[in-house]
Formats: sequence, C-alpha cells, structure tokens
Amino acid sequence: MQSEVLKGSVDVLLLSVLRTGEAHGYRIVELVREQSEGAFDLAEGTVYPALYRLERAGELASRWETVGGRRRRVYRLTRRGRRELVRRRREWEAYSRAMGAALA
Amino acid sequence: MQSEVLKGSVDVLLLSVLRTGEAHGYRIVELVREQSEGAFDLAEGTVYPALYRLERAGELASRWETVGGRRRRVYRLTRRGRRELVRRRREWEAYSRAMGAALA
DNA sequence: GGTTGACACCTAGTAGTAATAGGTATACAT
DNA sequence: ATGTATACCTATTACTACTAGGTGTCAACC
Repeated sequence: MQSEVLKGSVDVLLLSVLRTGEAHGYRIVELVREQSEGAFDLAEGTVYPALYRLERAGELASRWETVGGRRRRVYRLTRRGRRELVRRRREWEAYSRAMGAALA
Repeated sequence: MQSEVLKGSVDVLLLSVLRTGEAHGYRIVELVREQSEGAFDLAEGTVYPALYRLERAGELASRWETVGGRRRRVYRLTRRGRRELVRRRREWEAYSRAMGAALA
C-alpha cells in the first residue's frame, strides 16, 4: 500500500509548518494545531522523536537558542526537506484522492 | 492525533468495499484495487489479519463456501460494521479536511 | 516565600498496524 | 509436468504514535 504516506502523516505536518520559517518544538506543536484548525494536537512525545528522525534524515537542521533564559532548539527545513515536503504532499494528495474514490 | 484514523485506513477500505454485498478475501483485495483506481494493492498478509480483527470486533461476519472445489471464506458487514463504516468515513473526512488545511 | 501555570525539552516503554516473506492447496491450460 | 490463477493462512519484523513520566526556567499571584 506504499504506506509511508500513512506512517509519515506527522512528518509531513512538521515539514509543512516549517515551510514559511523556522520554529522550535513547542511552537511547532502550536503551529500544527493552528494550521489544522485544531484537529491535530500532537503530543510532545510524538513530536520530539519525529524531529530527531527528520534531522537524522537530513530533512531538518537545528540550532540552540536562548530566549529569556529558556533554551530552545530551533528547526528549519533543509533543501532536502523542502524537496521531501513537495514529494510527501503529492503522495498525500494521491492517497487522499484514492481514499475518496474508494469511499465514495 | 486520534490516530485510529491512520491506523484504520485498511479497515475502512475493507468495510467500504463490502457495503454493497459480501465477498471473500481474495476478491476483497481486487475490489479495493478497483475502487481505489489501482492505488491500493493490499498484500494478503495485510488483509487476512485485518479481516479477523474486524470479525473479532463484531464488524464483520463470515461463512465458508465452496465454489468449483475451492474453499472461500465469505465476509459480510454486520449492523455494527455498517455503523462503524459511517463513523470511520466521517472520521476520514475530518482528518482529510484537516490535512488539507494544514498542507494548503 | 511558596505555589501555580505557561513555556520548553527529553526519553523509556508500549500497543498496534502494515509489510515481509514465507507456507498450503485446488483447478485449469499448455 | 509445469505454470498460473485462485484462495487461504501465519510468524516475524519494522516502525509509528502514544503514554506517562521526568527536568528545568520564568512570571504572577497570594
């Protein structure tokens, strides 16, 4: 079923909210909630490991930042990440279309 | 993320292709392929366990049949299965809408 | 001064799906 | 006899997402 689409739902969301600029983990959770109109409220235990995974895969890069005494790790898309975002979004669309056809 | 939606993608496909009548496992694989316009080619190792799971959950019922010397197990939706199909389809739609919003 | 809540990160363990990669058996055509 | 389509079954594995904790900073309030 080529189910990286399924498995990668969180991944594509993370890549997508970073498309307009960098953000740290906690903020990424908020962005996903906002941009999905409240539908996706990702647990931190889901997001942090996913971010490491994406960084290990070369799709994200990060740096440490300190703001108001609080440490943050700020993530941004790499070139590969941007490419992957496009690919995964297309995959999502194909998947979505197929589900639509099957469930019609 | 309420990810039964994700996890249940195969389940809702199986329920859906049975909405117009009963079918056996091998045929169900074909129906999913046809109705998804070729996009979903489920492995038998995915489908059979899923059918057992759905039967154990009371969403499907089955009977044995012999046609041309070949044994088949024919599945049909139960009332609960039909209800679940409606519920899962709605869930899929909400999920799909949210993904659409987030990836827009 | 202590408590609460928001901010911010981290990780070990678990449940569960889907894929992999086999296996068995019948019928029919070549 | 061999191959192909039909038809079912299952053990193992990889991987995701979730659960359920933990650490620490800062600001506000009582």
